[in-house]
Amino acid sequence: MARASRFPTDVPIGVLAGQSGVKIETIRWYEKIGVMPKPPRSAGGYRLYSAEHLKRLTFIRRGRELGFSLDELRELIRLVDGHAFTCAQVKALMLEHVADIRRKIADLQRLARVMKDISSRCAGNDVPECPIIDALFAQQPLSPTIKHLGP
Amino acid sequence: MARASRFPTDVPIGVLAGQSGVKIETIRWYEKIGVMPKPPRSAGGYRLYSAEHLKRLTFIRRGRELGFSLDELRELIRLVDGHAFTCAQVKALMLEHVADIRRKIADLQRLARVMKDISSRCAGNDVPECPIIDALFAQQPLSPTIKHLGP
DNA sequence: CTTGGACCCTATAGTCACTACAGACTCAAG
DNA sequence: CTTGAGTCTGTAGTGACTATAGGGTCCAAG
Repeated sequence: MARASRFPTDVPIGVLAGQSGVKIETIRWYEKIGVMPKPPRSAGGYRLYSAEHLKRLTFIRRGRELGFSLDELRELIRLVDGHAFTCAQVKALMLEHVADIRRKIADLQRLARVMKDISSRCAGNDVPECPIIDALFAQQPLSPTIKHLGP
Repeated sequence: MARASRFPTDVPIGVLAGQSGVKIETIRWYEKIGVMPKPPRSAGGYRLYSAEHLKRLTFIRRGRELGFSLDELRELIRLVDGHAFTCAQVKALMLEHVADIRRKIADLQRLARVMKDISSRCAGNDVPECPIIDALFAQQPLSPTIKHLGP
């Protein structure tokens, strides 16, 4: 056994995908755009991942689940990797995000209210006239413009 | 004057953009993907829009503001144009959407709660250790998986 | 040793709903 | 006729992937 690896976790991409819950294609994508480092390769060109890679990938997945963009995660990773961050910096980033999310929630709530409103004017019967359609065609706005609803 | 237009509203794209609040590029895009009809052109190739176009574009804009996808709007337009819809159909579509939005709101609220939670474990001081970062690295999940957070 | 099949590779194109250019053309006013 | 604002087409970029095609690799069973 020539390859007695100190860490027994030199795994191919499919196993990393299983361990991390991130799809194979997505892992390759992360490598391509530089949020995951290029791993070493087997003789035949297979990517071989270690426990470090799993940690990094988990970090990214968690961050994505919390709504951070990959750009923001790149920034976070830079800070973490360089050990050049303070708790305060990280907390500030986090709270900024919470504020963003709260704005999105408020927008969606407005949206839901408007739609319920419009719907309630509609009897929902079999005739081919509908106040909902009318409302969509009307020239006067339905509600104050809703922002922050991009991705 | 051969072209005495019955409706005085044969306007170029910039004016339609102004009237509708939809950007020029977006209007051309809508034409390309077939949600707006191809308008007639001037001798020199300029698009000329009538009041009908403004109505259609307004419809699309409202629908977008309410979170309908262009695919869904295509469907709605098909129904409306063919006069082959009933109020009940439209209302059902609308309420389905409200339900979608409510799900999104719930997800975002869970998200905000988790983030507040994590943040509260962080003193926000100047040290380079941070429970937030630790939480991102941890292997056990932060919260039940959050779905519906695609666009 | 060979073979089968699961796994992996790259490169490319598609998704959604736009946005942003470059370079050429048109239109209306002066 | 000139000027400058407006418009044209076509292409490429965004974010965060997903999907496909057409191959190569790995390894265990026979």
